[in-house]
Amino acid sequence: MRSESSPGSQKKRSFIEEARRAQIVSAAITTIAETGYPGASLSRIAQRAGISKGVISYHFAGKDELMEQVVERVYTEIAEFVLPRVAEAPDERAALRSLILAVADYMRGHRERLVALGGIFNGMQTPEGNRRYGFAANEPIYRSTEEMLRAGQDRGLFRAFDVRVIAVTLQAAIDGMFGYWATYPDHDLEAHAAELAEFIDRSVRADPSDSPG
Amino acid sequence: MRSESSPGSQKKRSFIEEARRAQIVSAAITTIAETGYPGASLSRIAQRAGISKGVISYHFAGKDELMEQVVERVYTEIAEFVLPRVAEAPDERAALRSLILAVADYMRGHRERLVALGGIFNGMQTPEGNRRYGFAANEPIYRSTEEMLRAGQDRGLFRAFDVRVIAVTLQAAIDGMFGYWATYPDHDLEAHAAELAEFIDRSVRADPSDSPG
Amino acid sequence: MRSESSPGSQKKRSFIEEARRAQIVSAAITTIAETGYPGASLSRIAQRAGISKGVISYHFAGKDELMEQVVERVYTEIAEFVLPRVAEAPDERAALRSLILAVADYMRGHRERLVALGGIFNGMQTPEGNRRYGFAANEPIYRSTEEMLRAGQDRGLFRAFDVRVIAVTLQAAIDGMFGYWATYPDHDLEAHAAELAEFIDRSVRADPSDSPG
Amino acid sequence: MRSESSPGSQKKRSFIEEARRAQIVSAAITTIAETGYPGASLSRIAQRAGISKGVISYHFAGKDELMEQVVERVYTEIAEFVLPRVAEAPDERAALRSLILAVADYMRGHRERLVALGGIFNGMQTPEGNRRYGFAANEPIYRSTEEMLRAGQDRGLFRAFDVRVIAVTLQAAIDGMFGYWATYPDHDLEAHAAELAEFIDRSVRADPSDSPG
DNA sequence: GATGAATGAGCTTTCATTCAT
DNA sequence: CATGAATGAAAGCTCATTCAT
Repeated sequence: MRSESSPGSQKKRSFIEEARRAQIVSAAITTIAETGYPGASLSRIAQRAGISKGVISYHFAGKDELMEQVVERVYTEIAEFVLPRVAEAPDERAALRSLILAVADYMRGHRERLVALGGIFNGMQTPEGNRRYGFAANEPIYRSTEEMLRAGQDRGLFRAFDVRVIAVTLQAAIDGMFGYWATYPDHDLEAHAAELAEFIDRSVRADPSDSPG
Repeated sequence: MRSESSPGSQKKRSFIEEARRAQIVSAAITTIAETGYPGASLSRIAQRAGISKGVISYHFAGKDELMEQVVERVYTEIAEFVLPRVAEAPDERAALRSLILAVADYMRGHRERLVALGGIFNGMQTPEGNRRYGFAANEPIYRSTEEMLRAGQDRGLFRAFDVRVIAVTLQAAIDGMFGYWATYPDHDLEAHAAELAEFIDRSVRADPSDSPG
Repeated sequence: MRSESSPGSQKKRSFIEEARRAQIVSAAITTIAETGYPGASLSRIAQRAGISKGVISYHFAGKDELMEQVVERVYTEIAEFVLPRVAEAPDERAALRSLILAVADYMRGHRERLVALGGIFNGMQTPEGNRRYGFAANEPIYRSTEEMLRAGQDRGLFRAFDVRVIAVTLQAAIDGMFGYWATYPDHDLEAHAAELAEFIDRSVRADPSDSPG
Repeated sequence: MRSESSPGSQKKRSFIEEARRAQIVSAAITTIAETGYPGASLSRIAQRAGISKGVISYHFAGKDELMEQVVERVYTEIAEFVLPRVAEAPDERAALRSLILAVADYMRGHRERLVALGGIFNGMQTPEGNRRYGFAANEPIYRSTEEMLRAGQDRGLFRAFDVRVIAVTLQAAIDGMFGYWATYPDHDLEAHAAELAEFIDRSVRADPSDSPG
């Protein structure tokens, strides 16, 4: 009924309705983090939220829309956390470092919702069986990283390389860092991030001889 | 009846049985690659194999054993393809390059089964809701990579770094390369691999000034 | 969702829910009585109740809980029918007679549910293959019978004997009476009960010479 | 193929075939005793016998015929054990005692096959859902008991009573004795039998005043 | 005679969704 | 707005039976 969502034109929602949606999204995050995506039935999510199953169906067009809201919420949060820190960096090399460290910083404080995000990415499927969020969903991130990389290249800070390949690699390395830490909570995430930042810096920076001059 | 098999002591199987098992494993791979892990029900796998559902239950203890067989088969294949090439390399730097290029090479010829492998890794769960194959399952790979990295460090080819972090990063980068290519089949996998190899080499090699002497 | 119910703390159920549960329990009784326990699949029970299979799963945690509810309901009913009559008896000898006659009386009016009860007792198994309701389930009945027997012995109405053996025998004789009548509905249950009462009385009563005095 | 058994006219079987049948019947007994009738699938029976499932189908028309063979074998055995002892008794009162004691004696040495017998009686169903072996299957036993009881009445040893009721009760009491002991193996079966014999004797014997004379 | 392989029906259970109240 | 109730499809698995070898 609700949320047939001609995209973009989201009918304005009452305050109370937004609150309910937020509550349900939170419950979904916790549930997915605990039981995995396949285990996160509407039943269990409703149970955790302390509401009835029907409420979810009332506020969301279906399970899929709920999951999309989870993704949107977490993505927005990450961006709000990370982007300002990156923006403060004096140049692209520093920005790259900041990006990695900031993301790791975010991870430490929000493990649960990132676990949930990963669960959705891995588990959610289109009716035809393809992943709903696959690598294609990273496109905006790739684009934004590429922009930064190209800017660094233009300023002579980075060597020549295929920006898409590096963007993909960077994102994979960050995801890997998170996944490893999520599996081994005692792993030193901060040290990992520092090591990774150094690793990335070395791999993209311009050769000394290339120094502008 | 079948497969109560105290692990390790797998009763020798007749030729015809092995053939059936192989056929079913193949059908499972195709089905998972096409419909994703959650969509790969025994029904659909049997349908693709042109047999009845019961046959699978007859030859495998359950869905889980079937999936484990898929994993084992693909892993074995990868190892048989990649390891010899790596072994030929004259030193660790070359070995690292070879590893990346060989894996990419394997990917090109076996996309489907790698997609299936990824599907199982992401989708398969333990009864408690944890991933059956999570990052922990990469441990043997990490170990083997670390060994190579340490050897290179000892010989002065690589700089000092945390071998575990780099092993995790390398594996993530390779997985990312595959995932991206699996999503965009027209992506130039060979070029990607070459770029990645250069990327990795730069990030781990010893600084020129560190040269032994 | 339903019935995770820490036992004893059964969340109060709405009137409508209790009605449904009762309806399903009734359908289960009829189905078991007709087709036997093994034949009483959820499918058939649902069909008889005129509802869908899922409804049963919705209202009961599983087939086992449903069966346990059937047992509980019939047991309660029997107790409510029989105990008051026994309580009216002037002494233990009379009580023993009353017990037998009252049970037979109950049987005549509730053959179906007793057949169902028997079906569950015989057919229901624990996961390990033991009977869910075996002779051990008769323990409360044995206890209560023993109490009566001992009281009669203390008052000199009954001779000396092993109360447990007689309790077991009495219960078996009653079950046998029911089973025979269930098989041959034209069998004169009332006469059988009278005969059995006489039989039991003779076997337990004190010898004339033992008479107190 | 085999055993379409125009009843009575059992085609003569080779020695080797009889041996196989006996072996399978034994395996069936053990399996039923261990796992209960519902758990005794042909698969498990074959496994215990160390043969393939097909063998059973080859030698028996189906699961039902196998079970019938089990029943027949055990019944025959019991009769061969009990009847001679009863025949030795000087009169009907003694015979009744002997019957109970002899049966208990048999039980002690053959618990497993009696458990299996009970499992079949309880679990086996006709296609329509009725018990294959119900109380009706006791008919020959009832008849034979009645005969003895009537003879005793004629000779003035027993009082007047409905012989069918007593026969049913006696059989039920014996079955109950077995069932209780099967559940509680430490129960003193011999004492139980003695107590039961006394119990029965008291309930059927003629009153002292009725003594012939 | 005996076997392993295969079948297909049936089982219980889970789940996203719909709907009357 | 919210709920509990109900649905029906699909899942994994077990089993008695059949059949070619």
